[in-house]
Amino acid sequence: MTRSLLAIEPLPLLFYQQPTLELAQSLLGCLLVHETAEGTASGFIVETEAYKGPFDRAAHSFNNRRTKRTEVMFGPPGHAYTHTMHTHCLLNVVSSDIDCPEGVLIRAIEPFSGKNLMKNRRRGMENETNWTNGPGKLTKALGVSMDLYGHDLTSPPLYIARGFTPSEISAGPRVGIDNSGEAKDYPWRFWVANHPFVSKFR
DNA sequence: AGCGGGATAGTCT
DNA sequence: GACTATCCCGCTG
Repeated sequence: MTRSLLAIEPLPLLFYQQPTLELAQSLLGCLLVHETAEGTASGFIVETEAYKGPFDRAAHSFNNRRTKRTEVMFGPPGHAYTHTMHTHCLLNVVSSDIDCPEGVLIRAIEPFSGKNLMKNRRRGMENETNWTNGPGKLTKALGVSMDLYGHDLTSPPLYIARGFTPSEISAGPRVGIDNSGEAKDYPWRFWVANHPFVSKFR
């Protein structure tokens, strides 16, 4: 059985042990899976943003600011950094080494399995692209919340598996970080070129 | 295009 | 304990 593409299983720690900007691109096309009592829902990652804490004014961990919230980013890579933004929960993947607080924000996914569940969680919204084309939307659709803070992404119930290989990757400035000095112009947002589920510019 | 929701963490006094 | 900023969304006009 060599058709590993068909096996949905967590990527190993090794996958997360690459520089943050490379990981942000490697994550594109991967399958994000969340298993809950209600059922399993998953989707392909199509948009990410890199946050390089020590040098990145836009990051919560800028200048190595270490608090209860940012603590998980100082640990090993491959863990979930969840935080709340107004009414929404946002999901980041911790990257880089221990004591190097960097991460990748998952900004959009393309629904793959458990679509009925996602639709219900999104209040029955009809337009499928509106279920997951934004960082706060996809966490709602997958049922991801703050209780997954610090979860190890190489194991259920929340994990990332191999998906498809994007034919082309686009890069550009990040979203929603206007007050971040020169950091707002860094092209650290990555997405699958011409993909309909990429989030909208605001 | 604007604005208000309603949740948390961080920073003050 | 209060005030304020935040890696946002959906509704109104």
